[in-house]
Amino acid sequence: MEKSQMRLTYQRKIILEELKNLGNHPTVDEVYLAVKKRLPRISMSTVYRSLEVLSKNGFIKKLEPIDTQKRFDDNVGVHYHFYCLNCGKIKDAPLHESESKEIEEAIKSIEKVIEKRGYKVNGYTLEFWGKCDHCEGGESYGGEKSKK
Amino acid sequence: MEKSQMRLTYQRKIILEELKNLGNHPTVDEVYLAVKKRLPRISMSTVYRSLEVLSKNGFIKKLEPIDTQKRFDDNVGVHYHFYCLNCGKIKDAPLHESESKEIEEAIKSIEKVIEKRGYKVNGYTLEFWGKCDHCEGGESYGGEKSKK
DNA sequence: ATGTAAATGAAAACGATTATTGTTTTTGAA
DNA sequence: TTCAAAAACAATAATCGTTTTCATTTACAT
Repeated sequence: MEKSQMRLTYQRKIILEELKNLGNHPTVDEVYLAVKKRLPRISMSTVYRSLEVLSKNGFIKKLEPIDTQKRFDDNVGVHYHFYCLNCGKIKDAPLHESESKEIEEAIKSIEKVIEKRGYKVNGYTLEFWGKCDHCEGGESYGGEKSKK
Repeated sequence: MEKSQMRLTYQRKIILEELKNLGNHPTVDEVYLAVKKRLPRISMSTVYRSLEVLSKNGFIKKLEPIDTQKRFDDNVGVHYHFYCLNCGKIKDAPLHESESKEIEEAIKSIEKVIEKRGYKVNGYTLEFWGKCDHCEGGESYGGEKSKK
């Protein structure tokens, strides 16, 4: 959160412009291709670094999956997940079935609204993140996977 | 959804057992390491394939990020996202601010419950998926990115 | 027992991202 | 102004998780 000395270079201006032109949350690759038309010599790494820096400085917002790895669950019932930033584990959010159902109802009604506006909703993901009971309770125990 | 001719082979039985032993949504790698102790010659691809097949046949559940790529957004306000399985675009869910706020309230109160149970909640992700207005309205227009 | 489809293991290929290298700008103090 | 230090650049190689390929083995219905 320090006062930044980020330079809004020519490349970054173009990247910012093209990001806005593209709209709808483009991938890095999509931005790269758009920018490349105006700056044929730009490199992919510059685009990555610039988007990173621009988001760190509040110009844009980064959307990244909490966790990119595939995981598997032997629990087939409906439940929500909690991602612990400290130990990297994914636990089931500590909710009773009635509470989970409550959320589901609320979200289902929102889905109806979305469908009224021309979309077809097939499902949703809701996950929480923070520190799990184990890590929040005792002292941190050096989780192997926390990258952020 | 056809009647499956999946074979519950020796390897798959072990994989299933170890998945249950591990609990808490292990990554493929974690399963691999556990299984390897009992089947030293097993290969990573077998683990990947088996977990895939087991989930397709309802024995377990796969947790995979809707989209693994990083994306960037010039909209910094609070809003939810909609992932279109057809064209691969991520759009803003078509909700008014009041509606979004409504959800946020509901989820905030759930967060409180989770915190009451020893967790620290720093945030959450809620995203919807299905077909966007454009793809649901007209006929499909051969989206480049739909992989699932 | 035999034939066929499915599953396996090893290795290579893959796509997205990050790190490294050497070079070019830019900045701002002397 | 000029010049060293910092920042950004382009190109490339390296990494990570995952998928594919392919030759071999296994399961199982006939």
